[in-house]
Amino acid sequence: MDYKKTLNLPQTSFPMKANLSKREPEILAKWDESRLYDLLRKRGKGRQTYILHDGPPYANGHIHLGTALNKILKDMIIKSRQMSGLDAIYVPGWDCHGLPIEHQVDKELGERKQSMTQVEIRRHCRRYAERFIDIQRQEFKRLGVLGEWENPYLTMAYPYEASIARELGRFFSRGGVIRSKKPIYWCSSCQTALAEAEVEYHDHVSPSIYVKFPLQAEEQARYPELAVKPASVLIWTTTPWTLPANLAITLHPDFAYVAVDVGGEIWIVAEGLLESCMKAFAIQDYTVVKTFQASHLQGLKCRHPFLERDSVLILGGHVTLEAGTGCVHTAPGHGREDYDMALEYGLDVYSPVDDNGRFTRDVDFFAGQYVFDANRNVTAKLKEVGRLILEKEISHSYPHCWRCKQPVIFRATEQWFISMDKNDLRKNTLDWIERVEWIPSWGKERIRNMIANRPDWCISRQRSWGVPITVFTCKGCGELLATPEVFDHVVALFEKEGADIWFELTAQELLPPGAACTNCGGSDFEKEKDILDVWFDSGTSYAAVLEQRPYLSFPADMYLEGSDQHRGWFHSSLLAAVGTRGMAPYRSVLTHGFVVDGQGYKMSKSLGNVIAPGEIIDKYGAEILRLWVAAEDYRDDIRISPDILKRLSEAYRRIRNTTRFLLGNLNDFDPHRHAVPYEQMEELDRFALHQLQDLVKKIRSAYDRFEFHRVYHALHNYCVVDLSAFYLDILKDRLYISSAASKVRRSAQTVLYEIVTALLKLMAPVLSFTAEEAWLYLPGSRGESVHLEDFPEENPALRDAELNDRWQTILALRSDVSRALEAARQTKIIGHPLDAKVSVALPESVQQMLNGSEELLRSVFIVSQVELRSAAELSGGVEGVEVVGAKIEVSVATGEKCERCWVHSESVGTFKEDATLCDRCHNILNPA
RNA sequence: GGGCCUAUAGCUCAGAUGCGGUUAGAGCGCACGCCUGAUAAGCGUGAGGUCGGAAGUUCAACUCUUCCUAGGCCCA
Repeated sequence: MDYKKTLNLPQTSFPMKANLSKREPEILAKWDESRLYDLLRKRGKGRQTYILHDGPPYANGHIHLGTALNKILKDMIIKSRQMSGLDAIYVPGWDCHGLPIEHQVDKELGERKQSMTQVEIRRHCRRYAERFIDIQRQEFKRLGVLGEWENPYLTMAYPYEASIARELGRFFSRGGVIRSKKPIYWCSSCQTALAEAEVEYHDHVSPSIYVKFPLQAEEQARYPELAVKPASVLIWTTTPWTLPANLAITLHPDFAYVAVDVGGEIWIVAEGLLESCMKAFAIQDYTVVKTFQASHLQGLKCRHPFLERDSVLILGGHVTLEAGTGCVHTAPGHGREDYDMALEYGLDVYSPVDDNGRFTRDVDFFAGQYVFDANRNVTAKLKEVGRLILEKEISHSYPHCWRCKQPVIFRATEQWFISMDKNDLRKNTLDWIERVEWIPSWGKERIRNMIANRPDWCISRQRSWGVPITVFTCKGCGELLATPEVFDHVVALFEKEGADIWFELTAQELLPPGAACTNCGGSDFEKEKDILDVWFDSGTSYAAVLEQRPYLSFPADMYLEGSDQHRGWFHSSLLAAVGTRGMAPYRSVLTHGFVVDGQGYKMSKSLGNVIAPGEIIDKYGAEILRLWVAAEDYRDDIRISPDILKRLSEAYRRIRNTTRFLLGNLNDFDPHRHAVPYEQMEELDRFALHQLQDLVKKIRSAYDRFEFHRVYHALHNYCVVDLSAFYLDILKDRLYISSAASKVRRSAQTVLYEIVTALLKLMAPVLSFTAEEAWLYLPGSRGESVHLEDFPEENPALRDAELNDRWQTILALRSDVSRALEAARQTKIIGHPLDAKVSVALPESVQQMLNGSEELLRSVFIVSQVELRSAAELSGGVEGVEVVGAKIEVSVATGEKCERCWVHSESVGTFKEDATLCDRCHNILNPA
């Protein structure tokens, strides 16, 4: 007879092979169809809300692993918060304006752009953004991220654009916006401002000149060593045309500077560059007459080499010893660092160059000259006045316009700034930083340093694709018109027509009727041409989204982005909210690191180590990507490699298979009819429930603290160690052999049902697809989606400390026994553990605890016979390691192997009708 | 160059309430073996770490300090 047919073997149609890349889309379709996100909102109704406000990705290009990571993290937080009893709302968003899109559109339009109006260009930009929003939306949804995808927020939506202008109005009305000059890249042939990204570097031949700035006589007199001869500070520059705008010379605060007597005069250079300079000048005879610390020179005044003006010595860390003299010519209107120095020292941002790249009228000698032509004239002038030491040419990398390929210049123009000091913005922001929870905590330090040191926020951009700075200037007197009434009027227009209206209508048409200049009463106005920095767009999302949608609220519970956003969205949002609302827009900020390759290097095309999310989804499924996000500790950089993915997919299989085994053994189980009450369960089953409480506690606390890698490890470890290698392995005997409806089997099934239900709920935020798939195979009644469930609660009634103690001992003994069995296997005494009889001698304390539990131990060790003996009765045996003092001897089990349960027993052969069965199996098959 | 951060077995992570104390742990992977009634599954045993490197503080440091190296983000 084939006794296998009399066993209760696991049975389930839940497939072992996940086939994720095929199955996931089906699950997604089901979620779409059932409108799962709406159901979640319905479920959350009346609960406390949890608002994770989405930082908008830029609507350009496909998603990459970084954006995937970010969205999956958000999804795991939202799902776990929802399942923890909150109403976790998620409104995704997109950042739509800005240069990169305009740049792409520029490329697509090519020459056609020249003949197009700003409004037409903007239309193209809008269409471009829409296209990628659709693409990215699909890609994000494919990851299993649930949210309000049909109604996301877009920074280019009309109401959003209106909101941006409204927020800007708030800054203006409080006097927080100021106008001042700042140098930008300028292409004089295109007559346009260029952004960093629009500048290309090519080799360019420039003059290279060394120039003397004579020290003022009275300053020189302070140093007797210098007083004897004319003394000069030497500078080196490759842009002679910027010399008319020179206002200072920058020295490095830590460098030593020397005064050298070169015969007729004394020159001052950095000590570290003295030799190379003298070599360049071909001067062999020179003597150092004095060495200065840079700080001693600070504040000294030089004469401009050819203008009636001073040039002051200042200190700046950007000075290097790579080339030149260590004394850096500083023209605040023509260089980034020069400008920073001007801010620090209160120098004028002087930039006497017009849109065509020509010197303005107030430049002596060179007025009207094109700056690149002026180079040689400036040099000639220097030679004429005897200030030129050396003139050469140099080929170096120099910024060029990406469009016309001409060299560009740095030129200061009028820009709008949000002042860090008006209304105590800096101070208030620093105060609010203290009141936000930063996860990890070092985020606070990072953003605090940035806010403490940042200059005023330049919100002007000379571009097309964005929201205009909606202010006017009186043509009559130049007075600014930026009153709340004017803003309100424009905001109302934006609500209806979008920001495009600004470019379609004239200033007069954009103004409320009767608008007049507050200064001269004039009514003729010019509208501002600059558009807003896109960081202002996204930075005010709390106003456009949290405050506008009735089901959301300000401030958000959390903002969650990569660590680069300390300078980006966290930063701009904080400044904007503190500046207009007097408080931070978020209660907590969570940051994650960046995706790097297996060696910790960043992903780059040149290194060839880039992995696209799509590749992983196709090969393994989005679920593995999600598991990856969970498994890695995101506070640090996040590594990914083929090896890591392979390892994760193996771990996934293990979790899936364990789930499958659980379901398979619940095949004939109906929780409502068959569940066994706790008090009537086998003690092993009660112990398993105790262990389950540990798991619930561990995982829930990990979710609470956003430590998903702990969730992953706990989940995996539980499946492998507690279930597969222990509980389930032991249970097989009881589940398979006992009669189907027996209490001992139902006891086990009751617990298996508890376990698998809890397991699926606990894994749902991470393994969203698999949990959902398996959920449908659960016996009994259940909700329509695992995501609509709440996490299991840790139940103290299912804990039993005493039982736990006892089983910790049994576990320890079991470990010693398997070591003994392994030894016996090596020496070919046994093969399968059921071939064995285990004789155990226990130390006194344990002996008492386990006395009479032979049958229990037999099942736990999965052997055929167990006998407890005194040490003296054992001839040989293995010493216990886990249970010190224990001794374990393995021998061949007595009796024959039962054909049905495979346990060796002396009762086999004693039954006529079941000659190959043991008494247990005989009784099961022949119930009384 | 500056700010912030990271560096524990091949991989992913633990190393008690942020201020040190017995032979540094887990899972995976690997090796070897068992099983063939979770089977493109399951079980067991075992080998793997001078805790990035070097100084220092201390009776005592993976845990504190400094420097260095490598890597990441931001800025210059």
